[in-house]
Amino acid sequence: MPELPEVETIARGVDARVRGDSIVEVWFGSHREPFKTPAVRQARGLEGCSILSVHRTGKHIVCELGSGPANSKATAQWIVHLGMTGRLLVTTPEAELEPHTHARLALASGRELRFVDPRRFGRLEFRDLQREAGFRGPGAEPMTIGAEEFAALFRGRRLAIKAALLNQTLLAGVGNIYADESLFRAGLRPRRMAGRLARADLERLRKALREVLAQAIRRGGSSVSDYVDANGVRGFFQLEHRVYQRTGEPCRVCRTPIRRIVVAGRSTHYCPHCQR
DNA sequence: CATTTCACCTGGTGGC
DNA sequence: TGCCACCAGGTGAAAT
Repeated sequence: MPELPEVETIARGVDARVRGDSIVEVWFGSHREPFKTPAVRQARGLEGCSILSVHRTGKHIVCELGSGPANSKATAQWIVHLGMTGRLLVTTPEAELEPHTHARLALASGRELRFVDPRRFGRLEFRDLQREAGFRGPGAEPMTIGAEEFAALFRGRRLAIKAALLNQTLLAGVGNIYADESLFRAGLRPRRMAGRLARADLERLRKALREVLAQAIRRGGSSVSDYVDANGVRGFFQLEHRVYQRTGEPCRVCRTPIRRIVVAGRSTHYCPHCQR
């Protein structure tokens, strides 16, 4: 479900509610997926930690953890990737357990942090910062990348610009919705070869991405089916989608019917008149 | 190495 | 109502 704006919204919500709290007890529902770090080692590492802050990097949520009492230096990290259907929820211990709840972190305040993920594409990872490096996103941050660095990402590449936008090792955080929406706003066809785009095209794309992501964050993300933030609240940006999942509907600019094709194995939506 | 395709999962929807 | 095909916000391994 979640791309950069949804993950950002969730991270902010979780941060607001668990910052300064500490992890008293950890329960994992299953020892198979979604554990990038084995469940037992993860639970042992998490228990007793205080939560210093929660933030987003690309599509990952990073919880900075301290081992002592409310000190300020992070000694470990808990890294959550939500996959397609993952949710991170702050609840009370009494709140009804949803199906596919894979993790429950009991907090000293009496709250509970839960990870729920029906399709199990999500991943949970624990890093001990005494022994390993802190988490870095796989690619550049699309909200802050500069013109020069952005252009360099695509130079010489022979794949479709849509496929390049989805590649997390280039830009971290862009998924199917915001790839389509930014290409529409930049007036670019999704199948245009990335390495053949003019500098002006790339600059329009960089700004379109930055603006569409910022606007989506202001709206609390896009709720296409069941996405909710840490408080269970839906986002509203889906009301402002111009092409995504609007196949056959009139373009909001020129009334031409929106077309659906498949690029990089993903549904791709564009306006044949506005995008060249 | 760069690029493309497919498997991994569950659940919802729409056609017959 | 039941059954089935198809679709879904992601990603990494395997194939090309």
